[in-house]
Amino acid sequence: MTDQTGPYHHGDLRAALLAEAAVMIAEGGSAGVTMRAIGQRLGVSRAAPYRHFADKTALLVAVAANGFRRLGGRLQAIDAGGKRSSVERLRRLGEEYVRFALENPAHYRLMYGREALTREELPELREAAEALFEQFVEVIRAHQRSGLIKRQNARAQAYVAWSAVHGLASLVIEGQIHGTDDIEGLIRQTTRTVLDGMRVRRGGG
Amino acid sequence: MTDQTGPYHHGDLRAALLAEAAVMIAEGGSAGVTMRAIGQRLGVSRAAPYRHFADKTALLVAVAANGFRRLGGRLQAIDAGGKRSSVERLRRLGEEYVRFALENPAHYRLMYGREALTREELPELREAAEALFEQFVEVIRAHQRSGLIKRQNARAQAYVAWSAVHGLASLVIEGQIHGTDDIEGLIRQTTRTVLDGMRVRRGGG
DNA sequence: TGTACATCAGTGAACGCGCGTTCACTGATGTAC
DNA sequence: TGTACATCAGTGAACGCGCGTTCACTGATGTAC
Repeated sequence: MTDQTGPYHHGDLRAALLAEAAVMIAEGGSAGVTMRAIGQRLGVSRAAPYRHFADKTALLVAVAANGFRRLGGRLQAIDAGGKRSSVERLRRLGEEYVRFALENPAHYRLMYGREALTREELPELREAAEALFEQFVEVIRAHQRSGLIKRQNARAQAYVAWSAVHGLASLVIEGQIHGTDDIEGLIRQTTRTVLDGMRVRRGGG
Repeated sequence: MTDQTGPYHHGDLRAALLAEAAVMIAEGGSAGVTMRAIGQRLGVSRAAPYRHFADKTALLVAVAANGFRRLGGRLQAIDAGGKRSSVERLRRLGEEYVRFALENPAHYRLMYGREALTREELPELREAAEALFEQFVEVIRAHQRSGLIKRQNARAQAYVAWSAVHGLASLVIEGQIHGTDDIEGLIRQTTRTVLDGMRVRRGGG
């Protein structure tokens, strides 16, 4: 009884490769992942990873997909209770999003940057990103139904909100924020400013 | 009478290298710039570029610095007339910032990303970025003096505004915005939302 | 004006390096009968 | 329960590639006298 996840010679090299790639990304960015090094770090030959991933892109895609899954799970957990106001949900969504990015900076860049993964269309990743964005849109729609913001193009409003949190995360990750160590305060101020901006009379489109 | 900018054997190889590097960046991103190719494209040997730049990093730093200079000039040109309201100046500043980024996507990523330029501290680039950010802060301060927004930490407010425009630019550049071709509308909606958000009662800190 | 010299931009070949990937193989495990 | 076979994870050596960079050089230009 052997399926592709059960332990075999190594134990579970596929899972170990994914975990080790994530570690290497955290250490040295996506560029720090090499097919040669990852095998050696796991006490396995250079060629062994090719038993589980067709090439380096396939490995990185799997790692990035894992990232989308983890982030998606975290954002969904916010709504677990289910009795929060829509503005509260939206605020927490944005803040949690930034926190995930700052806790996993290189992983986040792998997910949304074009550095390591450009060549093909990579529909798998595009769909994962799109699914995650839909969570944003859904919460925006709920917020519209609450009557606190204009009922206009929800996607556009979601893009505006996403821009703010993605931008903040990126600037911090790229080391562009100086002169303050109150990043948490900046996160809250950013989400609050955008939420306030969506609610006023000229709030959109 | 020969100074470092005057034509010599090639004419002005230094300037030609900077221009060609910018073209190559536009074509294939920072990774598309190789010291071997750039010389050959200019009809010059592979080693010739090393007469003008100590190494590849030095060349890319110079290219990025040029980018900061161009962007800074464009943003400063907005204030040329000098009789605009502070909110109008701020709005135009943000919109022009995004437009520059979208017109020069790979160049913009070289300036603010950590892909091509990580290793050293690169104080030259850090100072250029800082100087540009100060333009943001100054306009925010003027806006505060107009009494339309709270007089609080101008740097923090500038970071919030910058996050929004940087985030929008990044998302568009990385191909994350789907389902709309009205990017210009998105730019306006983003700047308006943030400006509105800064002005209301709970607008910050 | 003419000649010897200094300067330095550009040459051409080569270096060493790390990389992704391939390939014939070995050997452990699972399975059919 | 025992044996022959199939499967496939992992091995070890090697491939070809493009890269940044170096180095002794050539030759065009500028300068001193």
